Amino acid sequence: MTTGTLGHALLGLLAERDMTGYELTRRFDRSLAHVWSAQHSQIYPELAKLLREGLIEQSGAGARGAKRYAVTADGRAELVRWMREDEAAPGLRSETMLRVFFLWTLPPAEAARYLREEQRRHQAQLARYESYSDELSQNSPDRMARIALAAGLRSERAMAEWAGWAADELDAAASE
Amino acid sequence: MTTGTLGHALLGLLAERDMTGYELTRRFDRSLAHVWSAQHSQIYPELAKLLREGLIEQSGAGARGAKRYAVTADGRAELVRWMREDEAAPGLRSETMLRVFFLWTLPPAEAARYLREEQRRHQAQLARYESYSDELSQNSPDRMARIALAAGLRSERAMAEWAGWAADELDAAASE
DNA sequence: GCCTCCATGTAATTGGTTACATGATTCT
DNA sequence: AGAATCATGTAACCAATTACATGGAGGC
Repeated sequence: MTTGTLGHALLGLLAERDMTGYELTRRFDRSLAHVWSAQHSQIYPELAKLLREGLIEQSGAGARGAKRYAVTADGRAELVRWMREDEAAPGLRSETMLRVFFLWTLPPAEAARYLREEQRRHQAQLARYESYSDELSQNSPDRMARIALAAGLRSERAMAEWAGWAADELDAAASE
Repeated sequence: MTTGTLGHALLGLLAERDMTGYELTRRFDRSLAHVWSAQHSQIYPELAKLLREGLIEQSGAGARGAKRYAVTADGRAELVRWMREDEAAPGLRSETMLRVFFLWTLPPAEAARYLREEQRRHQAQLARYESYSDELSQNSPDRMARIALAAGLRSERAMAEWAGWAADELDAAASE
């Protein structure tokens, strides 16, 4: 199966429950946005491909021409195979951190402002995760959702703290 | 200038000092690998484009047909313009975290093993950063390099701790 | 009637990886 | 002589974004 990451993401989401392309698009946009993203223009052709390969099948049709898909046995097998393969993760790409490397090209005061803005962004994301965490802990439907969310919480907290510390460093250096 | 992120990364690196395409390729591979990556097959055409646009110029020629490039005044202006623009960062893409969302498809013991392996990877990366940090603190040539490195240290530490905690959670659940 | 959301698709373009191709220099 | 490293480039392909295009259903 020459299915890439997007294909496996779709199989994973459909393994939970049957969904239409539109519903899958919303899942990427909402709960999965900070981990993987995809637009409908990429999702629909990929669903067609998974269908051709027999990894999913159409399980029904809704109103307005909606097509509902389900994972087949082959699809589940492929998902688990992918989950088990361990290859070196391709290096992350972060335009934000790339800019940090080049912050020396800006005046120190402006670089500090950039980092404070960065801190604010991470704090905002942290707050969003925390409020979602509150909802989740009430009835705890899914252990794995809590675990994935915990990664986001720790990561955002660490980055917010870093950005605050880094801005302080630059301000201290500027006032020397 | 319709230059993308790679172009700006090249401008940023060349702003430090003149370099050949080959040297730039190594910088991406070594110091910049965890932030942005690029192969020589992408770098050489991009250099040709920056040259056409007048953002860089050839500053000399080395042995074996090597071409050394320098940023022009226009190039520096474009770099600073890019540094200052603040757009919403495009969501990160992490195949590793995507798999975490789907860990419920594996038996709990295997999911825990996956997380321990994840913990090991982050610890290894953390150790690499720490040893690099030791070298750097001796003569501290560049304040910004220390700051960027600090982000890596905090992030890897947070993710290693998370993975350990998550694996414990799953092991505890499995032995219930 | 108009706006919003639901719902699916294609086309054009950009960004990025892998593979192909060549040659000089240095080290062993 | 052979291997590793330096050095540059092109071609083919895959992945992803943006723009184009269409239509149904429900609320105001």
